Amino acid sequence: MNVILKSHIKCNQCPIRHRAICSRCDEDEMAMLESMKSYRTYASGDVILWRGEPLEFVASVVSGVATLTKTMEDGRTQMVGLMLPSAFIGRPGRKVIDFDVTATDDVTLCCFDRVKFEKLIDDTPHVAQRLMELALDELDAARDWMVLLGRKTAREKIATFIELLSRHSSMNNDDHTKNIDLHMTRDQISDYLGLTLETVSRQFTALKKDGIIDFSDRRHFVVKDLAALHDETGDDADGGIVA
Amino acid sequence: MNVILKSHIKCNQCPIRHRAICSRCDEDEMAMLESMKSYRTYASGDVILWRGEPLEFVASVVSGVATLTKTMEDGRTQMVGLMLPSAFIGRPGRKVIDFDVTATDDVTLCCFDRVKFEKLIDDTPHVAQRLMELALDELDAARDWMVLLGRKTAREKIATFIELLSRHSSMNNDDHTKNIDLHMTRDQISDYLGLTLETVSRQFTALKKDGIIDFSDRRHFVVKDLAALHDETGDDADGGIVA
DNA sequence: ACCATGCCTTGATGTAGATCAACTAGATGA
DNA sequence: TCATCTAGTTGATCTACATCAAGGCATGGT
Repeated sequence: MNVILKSHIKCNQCPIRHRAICSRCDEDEMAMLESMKSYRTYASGDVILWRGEPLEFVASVVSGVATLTKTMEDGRTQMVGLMLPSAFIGRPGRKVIDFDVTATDDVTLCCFDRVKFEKLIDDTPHVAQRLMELALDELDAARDWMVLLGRKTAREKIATFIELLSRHSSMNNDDHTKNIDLHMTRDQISDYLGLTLETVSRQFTALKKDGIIDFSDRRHFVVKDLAALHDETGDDADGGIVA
Repeated sequence: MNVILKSHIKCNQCPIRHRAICSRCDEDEMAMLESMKSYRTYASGDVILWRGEPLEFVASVVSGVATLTKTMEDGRTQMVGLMLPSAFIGRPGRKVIDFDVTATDDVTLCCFDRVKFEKLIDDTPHVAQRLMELALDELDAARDWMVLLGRKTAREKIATFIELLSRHSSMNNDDHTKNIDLHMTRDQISDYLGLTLETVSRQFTALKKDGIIDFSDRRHFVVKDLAALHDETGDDADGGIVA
């Protein structure tokens, strides 16, 4: 269910104004972006972009969650990125991507024509700089995820994932005790963490039994003991994953 | 054994001239870089940069192999990057790095003062563009590695690693049948692949028994059947890892 | 009200790779 | 020449997680 809309939301009311590709832009640059942008929305489960397909547009995630997934020839899959609001999809000079992009939620994207956007970059150093920052942030996140995939136990993986959602959730809303949306099925989570869905389910149950989290329903949980959760991640006090 | 040398090699004779950070530069830009650069050399095993240490310089790998390694608080380690010749260490705007950089070989770096280099980037779009490309290449490599770490079997991991070395080796020298240098100990390889050193050893032995590779000594091997090797990687015919 | 259907949980069993341990082959050096 | 050390191999055993299998519980359509 892919819907394309001309821009309604004004940039200065945009929820990702200060974190997205446009965060460093001045008034003139914002006007330029505003005139170029359009919104697309996708329903949960829609494929936003197929691997290998030529890219028509690049986009920022405004709301919802999208995933980047790689598939091996025999069907094994591994998620290689989680695109939360303000993440940027598409890169200068890359006409195709090597993974599928899927909406796990209802997703709204702020889109720019790829070719026009690439021209814009050359004249807009603030955008080019921010694009570099976002790419480096993704590289950092990918490297932290390599540690998770290569060395962490199932319990540590789940704890890390929950902490990640918890941290991102409190970025928008300071209340740590509120219900957090999982956004994904057990199957999708297992793809992200390099596990099976059964193991994900068992580890959720275990963390609940240990009083670290609590589920209000299958898709929403509360962190009851943030410190204990962190102890289970295997990360040290300060460093570790920054998403 | 860290030695700093003023530049001897002329850029136009440099082995990584056409792949490194300078690959898009014109004559004037090259002259600028030439005047700024200096070489540093490290012996096998030396730590080039410690995690968290402020970066004095950024650098291209000219020869040898360096690794990026993350360590968990209880000592588990995971390699998150393999820096082959032409790879770039350090990023604009990042004063520290979150992993150790180690020489696995004797390594020569072409270094630039970090602060001066960051100023240079603003006036030298060819360098900024190339830096972006290299960062995106690393991101692609990191994502392929996530699939390897999360979903591949031990045999597939080893086959992928050997194919990676083989491909990189033939980039410089077309002869597929020549001896390829492993550059690393079994222990370091296990760190890269998310395995133990025993498993690495067993898989090497198994691939040798199956006639796919052959060892001339413990650190040098020949690929006897490139197609069979590829079949063992789990990657499809065209796509897969590009390093 | 009923039956699909999709998502999740829980249990029983299997296995790839980790762990523990012993041994071999070069390399270094007195 | 013999002792020591490091890197690698190989074997025996263990275990975390995968795999296989059986229900449970919502939601939606007819």
